[in-house]
Amino acid sequence: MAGLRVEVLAKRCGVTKGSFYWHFKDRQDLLDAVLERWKEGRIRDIEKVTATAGGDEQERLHHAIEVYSASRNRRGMSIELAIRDWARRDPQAAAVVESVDLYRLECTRRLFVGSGMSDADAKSRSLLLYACVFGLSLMHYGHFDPRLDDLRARIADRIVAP
Amino acid sequence: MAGLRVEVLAKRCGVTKGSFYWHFKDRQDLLDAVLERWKEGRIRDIEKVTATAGGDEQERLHHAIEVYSASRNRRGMSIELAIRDWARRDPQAAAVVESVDLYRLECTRRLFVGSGMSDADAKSRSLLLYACVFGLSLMHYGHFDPRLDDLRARIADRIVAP
DNA sequence: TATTTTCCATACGCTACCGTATGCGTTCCA
DNA sequence: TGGAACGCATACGGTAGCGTATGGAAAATA
Repeated sequence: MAGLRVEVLAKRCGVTKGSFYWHFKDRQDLLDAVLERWKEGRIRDIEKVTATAGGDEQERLHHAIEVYSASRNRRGMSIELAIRDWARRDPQAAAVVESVDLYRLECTRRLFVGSGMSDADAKSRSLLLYACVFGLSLMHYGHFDPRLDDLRARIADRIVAP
Repeated sequence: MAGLRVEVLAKRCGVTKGSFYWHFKDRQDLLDAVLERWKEGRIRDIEKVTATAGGDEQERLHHAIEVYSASRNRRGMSIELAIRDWARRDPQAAAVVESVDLYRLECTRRLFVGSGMSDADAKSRSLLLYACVFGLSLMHYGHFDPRLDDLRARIADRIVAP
């Protein structure tokens, strides 16, 4: 979050630093709030996506991949990557990322178990799912194959298909 | 690469800014050099890892995953992630990352084809391989399962096994 | 040996920030 | 209705960092 500057933010909000420092103790106070809000939002999201209602487990897993796909959720993924980069240097951010990761991993693990897989298989696939989603959003493979949708569909199948 | 500061770098090298600006036109000139050197190194590396000599294709694919694993190559992966984060904002860095990605994807695609897979399957698995490797290095899953090696072995199998 | 080139240090101006001090209008309220 | 408390603006000092100007020693060269 090195790029989040108090004065720039204030200007974009149409206020001055004086106002900012009324609402936040200092810059770190804002960063703490950003982290906390991100964590709550991500946990709400993954609960909604993997909720027990609507469709069988396989469908919900495909839906989860779809939702996290960079193409459908460009803004969210951009924030996700910025926070994970932040976590590479900030232990506090790293702790939040870890808690979000564990929560998500557990949610999809249950879906894999629910679709009939062993616990070990479910765990490895759950981890593979998120690693792949985040990894893809980190890569630049637009020119690797003209049929990107087919490519992504094959990958999704490899992750979730029995 | 926002964290790479000229004055800090000079101090660490035991020289002054005057010396730095003798060797580099400006900060951007250094960043260009970093990018170019990284690209060359990555292409050399992937050629070495996937070289046609030594072991069959499956072994070489497992070896590639092993080499890129964050646990064995912490420093290299740290640089990789820093550059990919850089590429999120800098088109020039993005272009270099894309060329490296395409080169790597092609190298492992050939290994998958060599181990008897269809071209479409090889392409999707090649992409899955790197996405997974980079994605894993982005996550914090140390407390998800005590048997991490088993977890990683299952994931590697899911990527490369026929 | 005289001069040019190489390589680096010192010193400076400039900008972008952070955080604080202080003032000022508005709203709440006793 | 007079004064707290609120919500924000203005102004300031301080640091980090970029790039330039300039000097100077050592080495290469004429």
